[in-house]
Amino acid sequence: MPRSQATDLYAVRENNLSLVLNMVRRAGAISRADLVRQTQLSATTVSALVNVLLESGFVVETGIGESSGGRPPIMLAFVYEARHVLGVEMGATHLTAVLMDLHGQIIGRQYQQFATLANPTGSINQITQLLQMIIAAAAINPSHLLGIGLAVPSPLDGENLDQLSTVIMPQWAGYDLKATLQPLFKLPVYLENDANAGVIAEQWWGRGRDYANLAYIKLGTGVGSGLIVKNEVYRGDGGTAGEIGHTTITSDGPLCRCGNRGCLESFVGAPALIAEVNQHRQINGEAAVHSINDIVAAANQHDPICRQVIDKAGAYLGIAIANLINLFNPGLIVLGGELAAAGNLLLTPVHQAVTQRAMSKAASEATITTSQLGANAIAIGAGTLVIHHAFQPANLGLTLGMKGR
Amino acid sequence: MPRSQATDLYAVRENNLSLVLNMVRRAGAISRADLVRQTQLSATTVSALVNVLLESGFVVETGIGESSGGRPPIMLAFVYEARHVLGVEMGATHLTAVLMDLHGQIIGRQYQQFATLANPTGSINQITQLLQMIIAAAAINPSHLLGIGLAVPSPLDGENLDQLSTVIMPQWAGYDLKATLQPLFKLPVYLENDANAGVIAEQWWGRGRDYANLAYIKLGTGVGSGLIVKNEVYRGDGGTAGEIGHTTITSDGPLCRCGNRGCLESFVGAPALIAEVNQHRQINGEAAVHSINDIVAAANQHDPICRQVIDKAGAYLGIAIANLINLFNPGLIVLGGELAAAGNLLLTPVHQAVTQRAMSKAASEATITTSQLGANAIAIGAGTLVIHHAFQPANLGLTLGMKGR
DNA sequence: TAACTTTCTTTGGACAGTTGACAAAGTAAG
DNA sequence: CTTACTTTGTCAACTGTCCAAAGAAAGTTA
Repeated sequence: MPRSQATDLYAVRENNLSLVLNMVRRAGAISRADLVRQTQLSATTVSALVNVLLESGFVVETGIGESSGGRPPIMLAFVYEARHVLGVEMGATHLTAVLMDLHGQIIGRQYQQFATLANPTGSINQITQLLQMIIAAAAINPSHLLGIGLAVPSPLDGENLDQLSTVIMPQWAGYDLKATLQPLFKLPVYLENDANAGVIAEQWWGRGRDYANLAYIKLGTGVGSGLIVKNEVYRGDGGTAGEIGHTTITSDGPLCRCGNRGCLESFVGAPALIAEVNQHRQINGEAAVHSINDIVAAANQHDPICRQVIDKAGAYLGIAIANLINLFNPGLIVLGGELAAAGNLLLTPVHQAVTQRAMSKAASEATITTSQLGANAIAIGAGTLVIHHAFQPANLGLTLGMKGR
Repeated sequence: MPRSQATDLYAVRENNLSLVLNMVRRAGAISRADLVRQTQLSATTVSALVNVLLESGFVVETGIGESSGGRPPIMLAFVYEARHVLGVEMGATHLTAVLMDLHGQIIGRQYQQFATLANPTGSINQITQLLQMIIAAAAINPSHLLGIGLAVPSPLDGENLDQLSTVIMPQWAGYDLKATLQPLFKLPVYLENDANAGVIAEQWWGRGRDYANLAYIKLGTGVGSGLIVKNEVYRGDGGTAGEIGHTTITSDGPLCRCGNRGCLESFVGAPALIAEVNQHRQINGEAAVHSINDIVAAANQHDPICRQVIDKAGAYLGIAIANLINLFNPGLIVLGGELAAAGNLLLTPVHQAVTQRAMSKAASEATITTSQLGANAIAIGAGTLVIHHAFQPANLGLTLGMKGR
């Protein structure tokens, strides 16, 4: 059932300009002739569009390339330092803010422990402070900041999916994070769920570059996932898609905080794993662990209890992933969050469960891996959100500093 | 990560023409002035595009509408009989072929019991025969046939997802259904998985008209689902998305034919339900049931065993649907297949399980219902596939019979 | 009857990408 | 070195898009 939008000539220009710009950005260095071949546009049009980009400063000519039997091409390069973006991960108990260039390189970073859930005003102030410190510390032109991306530990709600969920974060009812920060910095502010920020980071800078459909599973206190479908974040009708943490693994399992029984989160959420390890440790008279990091570290030191707990978690996780594969058939699944640091200790039982439980074709074609982006992954994803929006056709005029219509 | 396509001026025209045509089609009757308001195009452009459509015969002026305080509008109507399409449901044990107009109205129908899985050549011949009979019987202009849609009981495979899966239908290896029928009828042929055809039918002609994200669950011998994401069928990376039948409901349940344990299909697939009813009936010395239809009929006659079996199936189905809602957060879920005829006997336990198990916001926002399209739903969906393609911007020139560029 | 509103068409123009000719700058071969 | 060829990139003329403005058509309202 088609439901498209009207197109005019400005839209054509925007679309083709975006196409060329993103091709240069992805390639890093490329000639006009190659752009002609890859875009299917005429040489004239490519030349004209490239001239616009050269004037904007996002693209430069870097010299002469290698001849392929005729006149050698003039190489064009994307200027990844032409603009910068800010990304913030608002966790339940911490804030991470990063300043990035257009290549996802971190130029500045601030970290702060902070109990965000119960303190909206304080959180907003803290975020503001962290961002101001980063900007002050970095030697960049403030007018070259494209915007602020915010990853939050809540599904998005509201008419435009740009509000925090008052169900998950009741104390934030009445606070509008986006509308508050926007005037303070005079920059566009984009909100996104943390797992969605994770999947964006993976598709832009991680292993997801070549996948149109992928999932990111964030293993933390809660267990959530971000889905990219046909190269776009998929939020579902109400903004809560990807709630893999509360899918049923076994219909009569333990009671979950959501009221259901046998949820994935009640098996592999951080509290469950920590409690399980400590139960054994108490019996053995050993010191308790306090975080997933402790468990992973101990497992790496061959602690048998921790290894066993991780192994079991992987088996349960594998069931949920098998369901995800059957339903969603993604090309790639990336595991993130603290537990992902366990690497193969986690991946091995996951693979085993998936092979056993998912439809063989979909399972054998899906790659499952742990994230390589480290602790800043979510903040990086938040910043990437800004880049994504800035380079959308409709926003390109603003980003490049072109005069309005 | 943007990955769009180059746009030229023909594409602009195609897009806007498609926009206007589909708006007229959906509205049934509408004035140029209303098209201007809804499309955001200029009055000039709308007039020009409407003239093209009038010439093509897909749209006619039907008279004068009601004035809203000024000159009364000239009403435009879509001509749903301008073209026709053929749709075929190839089931495991039967073939249904329909001839439809552009309103989804069935003009002709043929049904034939046929064991398709083991007999590719025979199936193709049978399909050919049924279609030829329908065409011969109907008083339509053969040159006004837009194409043939085929729904098959298999995920799609191959480079372009236009082949049957050799895993599910091994005896069809080496047969190319699409390439065989295309030259016979000299018409475009489109292949689709049966559950996907079901979800297309629901979005076009059923309760899904106003939903961008919806799921259709086909309850038959197997259990599969079709997903529409952002108004397009979603097939996943390998063409197997929507395999809800083999999601794990309970990690240590009965063995399924797929080798896994506790699959939804092993609880609510037709063989399981029939066996369960008959087990009770044998004890009671009653006659055995042979189909889901038998069970539903008995349940409607207040047979306690059949009611109990349906009730239990609904509870299991509800668990899978809760998982689907948590992951995909669709606005609508339609239950189809023979078992859907049980109506509220099935829906009540499904709703109960979903309320208990899915995240409350997503669950309360999702509508779950049974299909109203009847036994021809899948064949109708197959035919609709042709309409969908014919009205895509890129194919509009051909459909309207316009001269090439 | 005159003024107003709404619908639809006509006219002229701005601007998109394209085609084809051509300039620029190399390679390949005698 | 010279000539022929290839590849890269630009320029001018052109086709075809949508749009804004003006106006014609056909009603309502007072």
